[in-house]
Amino acid sequence: MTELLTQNILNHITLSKKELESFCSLFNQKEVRKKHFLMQEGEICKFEGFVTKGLFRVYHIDSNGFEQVLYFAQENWWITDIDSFTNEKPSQLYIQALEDSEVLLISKKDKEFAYNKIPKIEKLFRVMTQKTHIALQRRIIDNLSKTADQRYIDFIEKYPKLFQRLTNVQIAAYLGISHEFLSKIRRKIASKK
Amino acid sequence: MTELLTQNILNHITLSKKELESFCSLFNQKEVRKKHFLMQEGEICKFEGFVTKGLFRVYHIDSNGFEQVLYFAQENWWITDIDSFTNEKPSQLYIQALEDSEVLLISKKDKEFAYNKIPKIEKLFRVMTQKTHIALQRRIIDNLSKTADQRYIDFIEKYPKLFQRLTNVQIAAYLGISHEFLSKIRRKIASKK
DNA sequence: TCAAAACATTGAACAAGTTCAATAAATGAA
DNA sequence: TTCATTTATTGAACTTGTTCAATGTTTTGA
Repeated sequence: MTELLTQNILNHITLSKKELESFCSLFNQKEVRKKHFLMQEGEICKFEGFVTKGLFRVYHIDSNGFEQVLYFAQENWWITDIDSFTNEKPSQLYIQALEDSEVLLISKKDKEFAYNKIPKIEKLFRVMTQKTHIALQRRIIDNLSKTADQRYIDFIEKYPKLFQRLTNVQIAAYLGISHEFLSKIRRKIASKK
Repeated sequence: MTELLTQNILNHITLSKKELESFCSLFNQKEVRKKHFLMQEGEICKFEGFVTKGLFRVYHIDSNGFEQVLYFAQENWWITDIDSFTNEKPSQLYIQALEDSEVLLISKKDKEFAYNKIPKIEKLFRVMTQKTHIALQRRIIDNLSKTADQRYIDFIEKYPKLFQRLTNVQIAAYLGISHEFLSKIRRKIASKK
């Protein structure tokens, strides 16, 4: 059950078998059925999660009622609202399962406990946050400099598997364009081949 | 000389006077004259910096020769290319002084040294990275959901002082629009008042 | 102090992306 | 299977933002 998780951890840092077991035992498994929510706007995010099965979208609804996807999380991805979780304030995000899914959740208290008991865990999360940080910077630059066509092509190349599990509505909400326009982009690309 | 720095640190964590001095002594001051570069594309970022005077812009030049500003860093801000610094790979960014400036620089080795000698420093950087992370997420959502007019108004409200030190070309490169269009936005806003 | 360079504004033509409404295709639950 | 719902496509009119070229203004450095 925590196989994927241990593998993921060992990709970032080295831990003894004991430390691994100790850390993994702090997680609780949760099933989330398709279309159900792991979290909704206004709630305080009580967990940091690791997806072991399925697919989630993390999104925001703006004042005009439009949805923007911050990121998708499939198997082997971490998922949380870092702002709400860290600062214990109401979230502005929704986390919804796009397929029947399973996550391993760790509470803030248990995470703090792990930081103290296994100092290398602090490094784990620092390294992970840095990686996300780099990806976010990359995305800002891409959003500023690239046209929607190019961002769509990049998305397919970067996440070919994920792409196949998503509808155009979801992809458009990630790229920041209307799904109608995405449809026109798809036609243009198809006609070029 | 390290007054601003110690103040900044104590905003995040608590350190003894000795620890503070020990940590601060790892920094070297550097002057950067207006228009000069602290780092250029292709270099490996060897430092993490803290601005004590002046103003920098951190930007990228895309394949069409357009510049996108990732962020500005004025007094009391940290500055680095986290990707290049962390992974010791060539940077894709330029860091340029927009005014005569001064920074305190710490090398990777000395930062690692500090992590080991003063474990709370690890927390300092984790907390700072998290804050930046949250700001980046916010910016992505804003870029996806808001019109250029609104992003400009938000920018002025959020950074009223910084705004006055920047040219329209720089602000436009941050907002992701042409400076001509920014000029038209300014006219529109002015006429409404 | 003065010429050059950088900065800001404007208009006109154009390109990128949205909105709305209509229709077709795919999916899913009973 | 079937019918309702969700998803995808398309066109036309519209809005947002770009590009380019011209002009005026401010800053700067020799």
